[in-house]
Order: sequence, then C-alpha cells, then structure tokens
Amino acid sequence: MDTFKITQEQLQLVEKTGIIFEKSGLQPAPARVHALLLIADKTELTFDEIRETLQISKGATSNALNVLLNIKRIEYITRTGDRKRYFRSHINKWKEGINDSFSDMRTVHDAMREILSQRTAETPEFNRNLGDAIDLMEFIFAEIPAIFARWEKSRNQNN
Amino acid sequence: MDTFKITQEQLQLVEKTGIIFEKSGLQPAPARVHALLLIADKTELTFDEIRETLQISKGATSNALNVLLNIKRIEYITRTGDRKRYFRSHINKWKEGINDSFSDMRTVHDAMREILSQRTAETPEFNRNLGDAIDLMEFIFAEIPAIFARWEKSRNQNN
DNA sequence: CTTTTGGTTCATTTTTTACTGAACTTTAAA
DNA sequence: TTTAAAGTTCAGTAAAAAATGAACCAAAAG
Repeated sequence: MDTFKITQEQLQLVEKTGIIFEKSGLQPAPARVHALLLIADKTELTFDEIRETLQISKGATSNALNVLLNIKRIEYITRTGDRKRYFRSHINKWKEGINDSFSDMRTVHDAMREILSQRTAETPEFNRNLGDAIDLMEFIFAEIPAIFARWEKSRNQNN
Repeated sequence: MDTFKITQEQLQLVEKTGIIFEKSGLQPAPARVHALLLIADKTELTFDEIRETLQISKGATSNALNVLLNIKRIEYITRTGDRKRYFRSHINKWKEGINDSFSDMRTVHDAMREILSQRTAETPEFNRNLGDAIDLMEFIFAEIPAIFARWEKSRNQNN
C-alpha cells in the first residue's frame, strides 16, 4: 500500500468544502469524507486511508461511509484477492445527483400545496400569492427535463 | 385584541411543516414561526400571539422573528397608535424567495469549481466528469431567468 | 415621575447531535 | 485453530445547538 499523501492546502480545502456540505444537510464527518473524495489526488481511497487522513475514529468513519453510500454520494469498488473496499465519489453519476438536489425544493413545494389546501377562504389575496408561488415552482420543475435535454444537445455540438 | 384561535389540526400542520423547514436549514423555533404564519387563518400575528400559540419563551420568539426577518422570509407592519408589530409571511415577494432557494446550489457549484481548479491533472476522467457536472449546473442557472419569463407569459395568457 | 407595553439580551440549562473507543463479527490467510 | 484484516455496533461522553427566564431597555401612557 503506497502511502497516500495529501497536502496542507488540500486538507484545508476539505474542511472548507466540508462546511459547505454540512450546510447542505450532511453531518460533519460525512461532509468531510465526501469532500476528501472529491479533492484527493487518488480518487479511490480505503477505509483506513480516509480514517487516517481525516483523523476520525473507526466508528465515525464507518458511519460516514454508510451515510454517503445510502444517499448515493459515493460508491465503492473491490479488487480480486483484496478484501478492502475502495471508496470513490459517485461523480460519474452526477446527473442523478443534480436531479436529487431539486428534491428538497419539491418537498417544500408539496408542503406548500398541503398548506394552501387547508387554508381558510377568508384570505383570498394571501391564498392567491401562495398559489402563485406554488405554480411557479411547479412550472420550474416541469421545465427541468427540457433543460437537461437542451444541455445534452448543446454539448454534442461542442464536441 | 380579539384572541386569535388555531385548531389542533392546524397546530399539527405547523409541526409537520416546521420539520420540513428545519431540514431546509432553519432552526426549530424559526421553522415553526414561519410555518405558523403560512397556516394561521389570521395572516398578521403579534409577538405575543406567536409566543402563546407556539408556547415558546420570549427569548426564543424574539430570536426566531429576527432570524426570519434577516433572511426575508417574513416582514412586519405597524399600525398608527399601536406599538405592536404585526408579523406576516413575505409570501407576496415569493418570487425572490424562489430565486434564493437556488443560491445553496450555487454555493455548492462554486465549491466544485474551486475543487476542479485545484485538482491534479493525473485523473482526466474524474476531472472530466466533475467538469461536466459543473457545466450542467451552470447551464441550469443560466436558464432560470428565461423560465421565469416563460412562466410570466403563460400566466398572462391564462388570465 | 412611574408604570406599562413590547420587546431584547444574555448567562445558564436543557436537549440534541456527533464522536470515541472498546468489544464484537466475519472472512481469509498463516 | 490461531491470527489478522476490514470493518460494524453501541454504550458512554463530549460538544454544539437551542431554549429558558430573569434582568434590562426605550417609548408611550397615566
């Protein structure tokens, strides 16, 4: 196992990016693991390489990896005759990932719809504004597939 | 002050919606205050109405309202000869709000760009995938204003 | 003035979240 | 048949986030 190296700058970027991922809903350790797998020169890291690099306990490492596997932010590969798992970012499937990032918005949207359906009819202006906001969100969601398609197209032209 | 009333069902919906808002980054008390101002039949509530309805302390109420005012999720109005402030959801400015909900995505996007710029050149496939993901995000952001415009248009037609 | 209203502030406490590390499991070598 | 490697699990603890409530403040009313 050629000992994997990371620079101080990279480690700082891991912390910085980790905080951004925390804000997007990940716990601290999973956030840093995810960042590490995007930043490290080696794109496939073992449990122990992650643990040592981030200086976290086995328990925290195990938990972080399983959290990230569950939400499909990472995946792992194995090698014949090697019991270790090699974890890597799921960046090759980023398209699904981007789609997922809209799902929080969808959840809020659904909640708004339920609220509107429960509201008193005594506040027509408020209800209309709320309805408009819901409408616009729906409109945006409906447009997403077309945007993906247009992107694919503009991309093929530039190749 | 005609005592403002809320049903058990509405209160339950406040809790449920509050949890959704928590997941989108709000603290528990601000999340519930925000939900209350969307759900209550009375759309303009005073400090004490909010405090009593949600059964939270003055400190927590003060903090929650100021948090929500800062991030522009609520606003308040005053009435001549009345020292109280009447808080209400900023739903009339929901368009800006929806735009804001993309800003978390932008933050992640910017982080990804920094990561890509720092990456080793030794991993071309990984870098290309990361670059593609960044590209698609940029493409989506660029399309948003046009979507807003199309929505306005389709809306005017339906009126 | 001095009392009341409508809050704010902040030290302390409570609650929640996250991490540690030791004990355990499972598979594969030795 | 023992040892090691690669994790998992979970009780206990540490740390962080959030809420309480008493003291405070500023403006208006009495």
